[in-house]
Amino acid sequence: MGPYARPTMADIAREAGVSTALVSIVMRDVPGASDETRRRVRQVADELGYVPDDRARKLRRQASRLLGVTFDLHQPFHGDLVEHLYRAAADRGYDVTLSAVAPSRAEGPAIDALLRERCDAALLLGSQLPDDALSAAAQRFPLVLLARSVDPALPRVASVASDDVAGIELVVDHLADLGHRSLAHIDGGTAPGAPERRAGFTRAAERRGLRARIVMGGPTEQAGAEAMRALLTDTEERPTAVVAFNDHCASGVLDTLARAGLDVPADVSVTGYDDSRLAVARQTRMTTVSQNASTMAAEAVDAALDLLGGGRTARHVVLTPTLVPRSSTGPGRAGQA
Amino acid sequence: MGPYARPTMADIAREAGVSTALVSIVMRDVPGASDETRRRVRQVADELGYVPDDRARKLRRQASRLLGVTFDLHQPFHGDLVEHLYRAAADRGYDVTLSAVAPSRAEGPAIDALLRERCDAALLLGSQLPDDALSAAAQRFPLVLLARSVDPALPRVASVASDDVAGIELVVDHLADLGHRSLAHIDGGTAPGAPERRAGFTRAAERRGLRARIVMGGPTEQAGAEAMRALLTDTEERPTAVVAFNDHCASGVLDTLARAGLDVPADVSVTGYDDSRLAVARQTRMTTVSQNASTMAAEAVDAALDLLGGGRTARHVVLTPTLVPRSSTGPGRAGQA
DNA sequence: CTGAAAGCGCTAACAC
DNA sequence: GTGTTAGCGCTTTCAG
Repeated sequence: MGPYARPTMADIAREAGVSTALVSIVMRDVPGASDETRRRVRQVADELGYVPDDRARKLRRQASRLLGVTFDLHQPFHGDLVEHLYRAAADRGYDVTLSAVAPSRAEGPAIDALLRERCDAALLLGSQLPDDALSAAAQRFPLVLLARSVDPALPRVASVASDDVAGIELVVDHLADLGHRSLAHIDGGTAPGAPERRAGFTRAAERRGLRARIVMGGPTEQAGAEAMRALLTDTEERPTAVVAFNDHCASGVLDTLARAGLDVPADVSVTGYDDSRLAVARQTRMTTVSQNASTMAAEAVDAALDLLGGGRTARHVVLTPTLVPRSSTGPGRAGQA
Repeated sequence: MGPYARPTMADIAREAGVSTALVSIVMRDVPGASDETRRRVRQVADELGYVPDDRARKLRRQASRLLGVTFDLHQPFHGDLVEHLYRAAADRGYDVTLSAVAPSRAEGPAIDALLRERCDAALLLGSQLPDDALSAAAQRFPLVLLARSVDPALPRVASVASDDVAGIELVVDHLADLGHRSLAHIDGGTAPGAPERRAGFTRAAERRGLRARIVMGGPTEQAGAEAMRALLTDTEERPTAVVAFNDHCASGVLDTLARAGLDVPADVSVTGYDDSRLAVARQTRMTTVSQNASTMAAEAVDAALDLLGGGRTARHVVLTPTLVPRSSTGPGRAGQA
């Protein structure tokens, strides 16, 4: 035996005096072996340090029971989703294989890797692929898009997304309830979800009869900081609350306000979006919107299994996000009334 | 044929009128087929949409040519490393399989998954495993530890780390060169690397004849912010430069300084560590230390191949980090002399 | 409850 | 240059 002992089922079978089929039955915990046999096989396996070979299992099994997941290595929210996907898949008897997307590794190659591994289905987190590329991929295996909406007409493509319009409305209502009458939204520019959030902001502000303006921003600290700076030097009325596109953007806003000597939330209330680690990392813990990664993950796995089970119509789940009130919002000094 | 056409080599072979062995030769791009045959096989494969089955390949191949990588989903620097590991492995003809570590997924299970996939070797990013767990794992396959030093006596365990002492010395020298005479280090508490950075700080400050103190901190924004606050309310002389444990910590420091109405770097210079995205995300782009992810990745893959090739003595590479000067450091208002 | 045998899709010897 | 053959380690009928 070499330096790395890697016993196979045949080794266990020989040692335990049974057939490999029986060992397989025991290892998979399926009916078909006596308790006594189970015990002996288990013991021999432990003694020999047996570890089942997933390559062979997946090859032999009709379905690989493997879910492929593409995710962005630098997107913290994807980290949350992946973590919950492991759980959700395991609960349903599936394995997960990861394929990362990064500046030097595009989505195409990431999906190809999943194809070569013969995943039963692919879950794409925040995919930026155009519709035609998606339907090409959907030709090879069922697709579930997370954190991205998609044309429901595409066959074999399901989706699980969060309702951005509703999320922003939650924020605006929260601020209105606190007494704020004049809001500004620093938008996400061309980022996914930005149009929905702009629309939700405008709609909710109108509904509540608030003075509202939208300034150009982006999904980064820098964009938020600059937009807030513009807002402060502006001659117009200064808003008492700022609705940032996401937590990163809000972080930049907080930065600028601190530099300007303004207090949050006494002078200005600020909100983020995503409930990322960033939201609680700073001194001022942010009021933000949570997309509920664990529910999204569970729904995504269910959608995949549905497609796998031959569900003719792909699911398109839209989850309602929830408000997470923290200390970056408040009634303000004068009650803002 | 079902909804998802997945032709095998046999299908290509039949269609192209050759043997599967030839198809294999063509697909692997190894010598042994005429140009004409190559062309025809390629064309048929494309027409049929053939995708090689990695499960079967890895099973059949003597060595799986697979490198397993465990990484922390929520550690941005790990994201950088993983990205470069894909490249480094591919350059040497290896595949990479990812196994994530997260609050709900411990290192043990993550390593077990790699074992079941029969990786040739495992690369562990920032592993927190104790020595005995490491040597247990090293019994199963060669290990390479990244961003973590380890007892060099452990057999079949290599490591690639960055020289934290040297990194902090770079920072102190930079500040001393700018004219600073009084420094403070906000340390990382119990975080990996913290003892080394403390030691490097003390040593370099002594060498340069600077007044230096160390205050307790941690690897988070919050810890940095609190430590900086303590430093400001302190009765002792206020340092003109603050050396934070890492970029997160420095971010909290910047936060507190902005709130206090102090300018960076005019009033206080601040440095981070890691050169993460955080370092350039804020308004004040941080002076920080880069651990050079791409070199670490390349060295790690080389160390793994070395171990695989039967290199009797495991490599323990210590890379020298580099200073990345940006705008959070400067000579200060009075030249600080 | 247990065992024998076939074969998942591919690679690697070996013949021709 | 090309085809034949024998497995990689496992799961899955099918008999007993």
